[in-house]
Amino acid sequence: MAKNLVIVESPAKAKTIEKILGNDFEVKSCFGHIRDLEKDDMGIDIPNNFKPKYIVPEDKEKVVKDLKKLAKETDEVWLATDEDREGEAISWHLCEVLGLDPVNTKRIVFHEITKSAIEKAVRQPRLLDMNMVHAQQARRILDRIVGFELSPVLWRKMSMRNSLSAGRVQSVAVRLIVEREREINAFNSVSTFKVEAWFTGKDISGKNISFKAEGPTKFKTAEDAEKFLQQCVGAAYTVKDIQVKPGKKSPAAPFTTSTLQQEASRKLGYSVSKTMLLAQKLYESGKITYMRTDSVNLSDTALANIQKEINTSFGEKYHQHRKFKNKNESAQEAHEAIRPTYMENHTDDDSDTKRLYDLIWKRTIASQMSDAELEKTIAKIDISTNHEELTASGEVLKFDGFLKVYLESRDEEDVTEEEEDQEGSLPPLTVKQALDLKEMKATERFSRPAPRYTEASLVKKLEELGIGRPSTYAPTITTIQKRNYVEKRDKEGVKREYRILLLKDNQISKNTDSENTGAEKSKLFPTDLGMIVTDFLNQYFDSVMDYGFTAKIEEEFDEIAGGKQVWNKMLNNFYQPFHKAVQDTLENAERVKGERLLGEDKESGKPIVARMGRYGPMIQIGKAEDEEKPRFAKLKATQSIETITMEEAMELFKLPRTLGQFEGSDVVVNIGRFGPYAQHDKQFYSLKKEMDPYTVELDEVGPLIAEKRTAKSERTIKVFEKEKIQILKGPYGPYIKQGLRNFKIPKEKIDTAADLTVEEAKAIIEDVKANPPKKKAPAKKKKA
DNA sequence: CAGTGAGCGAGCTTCCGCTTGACTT
Repeated sequence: MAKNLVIVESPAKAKTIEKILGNDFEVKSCFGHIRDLEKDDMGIDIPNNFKPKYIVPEDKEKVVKDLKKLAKETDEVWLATDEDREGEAISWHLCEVLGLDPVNTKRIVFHEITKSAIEKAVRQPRLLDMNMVHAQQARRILDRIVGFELSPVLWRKMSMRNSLSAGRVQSVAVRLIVEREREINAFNSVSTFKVEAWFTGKDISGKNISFKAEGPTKFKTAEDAEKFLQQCVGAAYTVKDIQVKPGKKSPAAPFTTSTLQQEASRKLGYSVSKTMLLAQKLYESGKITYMRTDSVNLSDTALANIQKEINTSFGEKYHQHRKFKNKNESAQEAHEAIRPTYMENHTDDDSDTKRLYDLIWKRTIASQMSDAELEKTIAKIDISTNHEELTASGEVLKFDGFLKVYLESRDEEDVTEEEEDQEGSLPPLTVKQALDLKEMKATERFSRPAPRYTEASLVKKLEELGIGRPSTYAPTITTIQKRNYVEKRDKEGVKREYRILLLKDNQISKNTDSENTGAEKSKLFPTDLGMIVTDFLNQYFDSVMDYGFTAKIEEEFDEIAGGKQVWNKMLNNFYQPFHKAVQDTLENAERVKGERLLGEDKESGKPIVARMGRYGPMIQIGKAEDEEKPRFAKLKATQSIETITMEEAMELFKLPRTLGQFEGSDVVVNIGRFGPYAQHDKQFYSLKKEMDPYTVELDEVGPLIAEKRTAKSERTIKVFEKEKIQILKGPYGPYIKQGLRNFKIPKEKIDTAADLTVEEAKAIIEDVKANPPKKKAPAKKKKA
């Protein structure tokens, strides 16, 4: 038995560190937090100065038991959890649970897993920082109070009230999406006219050249643009001036969790959860450093390896030592940046993780490479018939530097229109050179609203606001979608006409062309529920919904950590007004329906409203108290209470439609709980995505019925008619179905499932019934 | 599996931040 027990948070880390420390040390992991607030009664004794009631969650019991045993057997326990607020608290909980005295237990920290860093840490142990622990405790309790007092308010006050939730992080994330959506809906696009001219000529050596130049300004109206083109009729064009300016580009910092999620989204199209899943795999197989980090720091060992790699692969002039600083004040920097563990592994052989690994390798190596050097050329072109001038610009790469391996992509909203017209190189020109105008065009361009958030751009925004942590970005994005506040989907663009004025051969002609606009892919849209909940929370709990709330309380947590404020006093200052708002809201707020009056029914004169019903957004014609029952129709998935028009609403009442007869019985189309479907002979058939229930025709439904029939026969391996037992092929392999129940076939019989006899199948069913498979343990309710 | 829409109210839900597997009809 080793003399020393070192406890870290991550098991992968434990393995690595054990190798470094040698035989006297046994390194174990506690798998993150080992205690949490009890759920009953919020787990907080509020009148008793917010005294927390901690328990060991069921899934951590084994970990705690094992650590207790080891702690007893060893001479000395070293607490080596991460050096941040949460890590300090985990160490304190370990003391509490393992019966260690915080005043003489050794606490060590390191920010990188290297031999020198770990050996240095062991030489300089410190003690637990109780102020830091109290800061974490205040954070934990505040989040519990906000979540567990606000959520029940929603259950009482929303017309749709199944498993709604609110919290310091998630509710603000939804707010961002809701406000962006409204910004887009309220956006009024204005158009301007942009002038471009294409020239031809000859360079000094007599070679033919051609290039593009841009007009003096964007014209506000077609008339202004035409006037300008008119002035250019018959003009001569000469190069008036050429300016050459050097420029440079620098590489981006190495990856943090949030920047990795953003780049993987932009370059590879991964969702944030997919990125984290793949990164976790790479981490567990020892290929990259820890993937949940807010640090851009690289260890000295890593820097040396990167330099070596650059020198051998690209040459010394490509290397430039850089130290990146974190822009984010809320960063706690308990780890390194995300980088390959071994730079000499240029790629990964696993096809699943390869693309992400390549991205991390390139980003890491580029971060220590030289600037790219550019030469920007701007040529002014004189127009003989007026005082305006045209501008041609070009960019030439003189030295590629880091661009040899990697260039960071940008978000849609950060790219300006000028950058969109990508600059190529300009042919060599000379001052006073005469040019021939091939054609000049004034094209109508429309201003665009801010784009909707992607998962990754939302993470970026949250990080900027200091809301959430690397370990919670992905789960938060999942939560707000699971709660149906937000949905990720595509939006089809609409066709829009734009005008073009063309000057060619001294003639001006007018034309229109069309473009697709407003198309979006994998963007976050708020649902009606998300909007209604956000409006409600904004109205009654504006302080928690404020974008600066987290930043403000983080300052206070820092004061607690610095010993300048007492944790339970801070909590009390927050709690008094907050709790009062909760009570006022419960007493006074009306139940929220999100109702919007669309107009009157032409035939009956009854009011038509869009509102939230118990089962989702809908249109209602007439009132509940009318003699005649109101008519109802559910909104389509892409429609919203806020934007639906009267016309679109009336369209919804056209279902159900009877299309005609097939094999002697009616085919009826409707939209149900699981989307559009056709009903025929008591069977249901889901309509294909591209089939619109409002316009679909009979001859399109026939193939659907046939398809389902063959799919069913293909899925069937064997049928025992009399016993009502079927052997079917499912997504997880063959299984047995009797009546409505499914039964798992034991592993050893999976391969020969087709040969099962009715007796064998029966035996399996009896077996499963006798030993039902363990279900996911539902949260155990404790009885006093 | 393809309904519903009023009101009352059992009995349920819920937070954020640390960490990984177990397991799927």
